[in-house]
Amino acid sequence: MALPREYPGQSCAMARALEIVGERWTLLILRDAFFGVRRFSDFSRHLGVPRAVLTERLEFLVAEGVFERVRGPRGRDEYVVTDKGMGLWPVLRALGAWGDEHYSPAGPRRTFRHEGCGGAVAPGGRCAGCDAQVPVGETVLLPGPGYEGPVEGDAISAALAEPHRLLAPLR
Amino acid sequence: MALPREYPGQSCAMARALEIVGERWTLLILRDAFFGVRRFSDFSRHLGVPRAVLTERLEFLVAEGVFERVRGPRGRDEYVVTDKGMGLWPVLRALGAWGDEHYSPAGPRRTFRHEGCGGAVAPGGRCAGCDAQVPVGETVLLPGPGYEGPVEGDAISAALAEPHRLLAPLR
DNA sequence: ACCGAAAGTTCGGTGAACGAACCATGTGCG
DNA sequence: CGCACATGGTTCGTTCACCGAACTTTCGGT
Repeated sequence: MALPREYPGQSCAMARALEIVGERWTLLILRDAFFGVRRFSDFSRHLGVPRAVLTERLEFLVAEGVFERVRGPRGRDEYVVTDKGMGLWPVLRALGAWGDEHYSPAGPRRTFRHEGCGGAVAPGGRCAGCDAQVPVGETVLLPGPGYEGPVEGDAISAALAEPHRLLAPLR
Repeated sequence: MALPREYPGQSCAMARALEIVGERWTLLILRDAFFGVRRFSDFSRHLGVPRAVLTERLEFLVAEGVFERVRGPRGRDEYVVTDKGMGLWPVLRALGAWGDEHYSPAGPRRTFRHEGCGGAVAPGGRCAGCDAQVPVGETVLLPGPGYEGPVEGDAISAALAEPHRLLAPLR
């Protein structure tokens, strides 16, 4: 994904959305944020994205209101997903569902369940147990049958493998 | 590191999916295909994507089984969406829903209805009328309240404004 | 005051995207 | 047939975003 982030002449909501989140790395940064990553260095280490690119993407997403930059514990900046940003969760879920279906022969690497109710979250976002549309904040992430273990020496990768609620900060 | 379309070290279905459809232009090409565009020159004219890039993207998507290249009427090549490609429709619908919600103050530019039943298709993909999960092929596309008219002198743009079933070839 | 980690910034090199021009094949028409 | 035109590309020089490594700055802890 590359150049001017614009798609000139496309008066279309999908094109508009892609101008915001369609650049290389952006959706993976957002995925990590949903999974609980909040700090610059954690994004950097876990994704391997060049720091200059990460800086640019985070600033742009803050300017667009997808992230909010807040002062975390011990004076460290954190980037947290806003309500507007949470609206992108269905996009990532749909992408993941398609990727799992066609590129995960051993089954999904991660699964999502409805907190409390415990039902699996279907690709459409409904809970198989209580049939409700599951909000992002009530979604629990846990390893699926196709999970292959954390990346060697990557603390973030290990932390992500622990079952936890989406958006809950990693510890 | 190999091709820049890759996200090395990400053992994640979303990253895998983005390696296929995450490059610039790819999702817009796919959007046009869902809307009924099939020919090289139509993609080229409507999107304004450089022809060399379009060639590369179409070939890659054919190799990945997202598109199939078939011989159309009058000996013309056509690129049609495969079953595997149809699995990406929820991604585009989710992107469009987010874009409309945050960047279309006058309301959605396009709306989707369930053919036959006539109910509106909700962001999750269910029909508001009959509550069924609406398959791509039963979705009818029509202009919404925020539609601003076709692009001047663009026949494709005009054809897309006519209500029609997704995947049905234009004309 | 010192040390180290976090969070960027700077910078040269590389490769993808751009757009305009060019080419090859196929069809319609006199 | 011969010619025009459309389709579906390819080629090519330029530009610009991405990359990775090195460097700088800001902060908190001791």
